[in-house]
Amino acid sequence: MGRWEPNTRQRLAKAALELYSERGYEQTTVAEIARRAGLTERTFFRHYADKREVLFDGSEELRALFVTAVAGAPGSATPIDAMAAGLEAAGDLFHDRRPFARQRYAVIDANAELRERELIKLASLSTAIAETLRDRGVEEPAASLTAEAGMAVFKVGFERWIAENGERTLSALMRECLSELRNVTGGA
Amino acid sequence: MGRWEPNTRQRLAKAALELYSERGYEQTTVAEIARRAGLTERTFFRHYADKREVLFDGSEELRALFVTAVAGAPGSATPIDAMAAGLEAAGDLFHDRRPFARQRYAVIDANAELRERELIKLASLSTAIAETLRDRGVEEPAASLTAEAGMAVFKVGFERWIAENGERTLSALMRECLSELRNVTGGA
DNA sequence: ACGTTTGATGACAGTGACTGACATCGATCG
DNA sequence: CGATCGATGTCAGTCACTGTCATCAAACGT
Repeated sequence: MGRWEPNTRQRLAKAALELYSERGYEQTTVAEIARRAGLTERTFFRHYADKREVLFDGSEELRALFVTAVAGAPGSATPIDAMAAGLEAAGDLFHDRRPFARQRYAVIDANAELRERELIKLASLSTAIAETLRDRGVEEPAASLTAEAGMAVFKVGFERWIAENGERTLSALMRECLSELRNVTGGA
Repeated sequence: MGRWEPNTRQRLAKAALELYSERGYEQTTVAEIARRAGLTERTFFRHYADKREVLFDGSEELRALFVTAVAGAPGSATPIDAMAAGLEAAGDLFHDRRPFARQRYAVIDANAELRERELIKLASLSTAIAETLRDRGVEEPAASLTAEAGMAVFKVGFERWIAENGERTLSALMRECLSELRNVTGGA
């Protein structure tokens, strides 16, 4: 046994999500989060750069998964097919985390600062994917455009997945969105 | 003549852009911006909600222009063609503001908080355009996907316009990006 | 076994963004 | 000419976030 309770980060993240859900993001102070986790405010900031970041612990995992899937697509796959492989992987990741995803989405959706943070995480993901596509030989601006278009599919698909009641899987919804994107762009 | 110097907002915006350029966003305090504009910190916050917002005075103008162009596209235009009309209008808006756009972009690009704010402004623009497309009879998720894809074209085109040395117009670059997007999505 | 080092945490003071409440005062209205 | 208004100033206060030093259990080395 250590001198302190283990899983400090998770305890902070759990306390934060609870408090943000119960009383709202703005009405929660970092000191309260720390106190619920049995820690001090200073320790919170040793684990998370700021009050928003505590909701985005999974970003790195998602990025790694996405990038691996895109990089691992067959060499013969088109850019958009590689992107689709990434979307499938992301869909699988969230498959059994829907309740958590919904609660987290509700908190983020209710606050502009948190939406900003969410957007920059997706933009960072897009940048990483564009780089991976370039590694696959895709030229600019095709790489960035493919990544950004894929993020659009992810965003719209994710919101629909959260909004409905489990009728369709996230992967299925993203496939539909990708198909619809092909329709509206009415490509080559 | 009023009791105070006129154009308070513009003076604050000018002072802020100057100081953010000279010393960086983080190294500038709101009190310094206010002082350079001949005002107090409290007055700054009466005109701008926060330290970031002072760089985004033009967002509303861009949104109005964009939405008007999309709404005004011929009824026979496809969603993506209506979107293209909005991109053209935006391209025209920036045409004679390139030096200002570059300076502002450099400031925003150098700071994560400012990039976050930029992203939420573009997301808000996307939402407004999606609504306009729905008013034109476009169903979901096609409306949101078209708007998001259009934003991707705007983003990538804009960055290239800032990066190069005036060889091509913003409108021309966005047309190229839109064409490239059609290629990569390899649509219907 | 025992002194040393390490690493996570606590304690505390400080900065700066942002807010609420109240005072000021030239311009405008009746 | 007095009442009102609107933009600003003044000031106190909260809270996010940071730097610095103290603490102390555990792991390590001898």
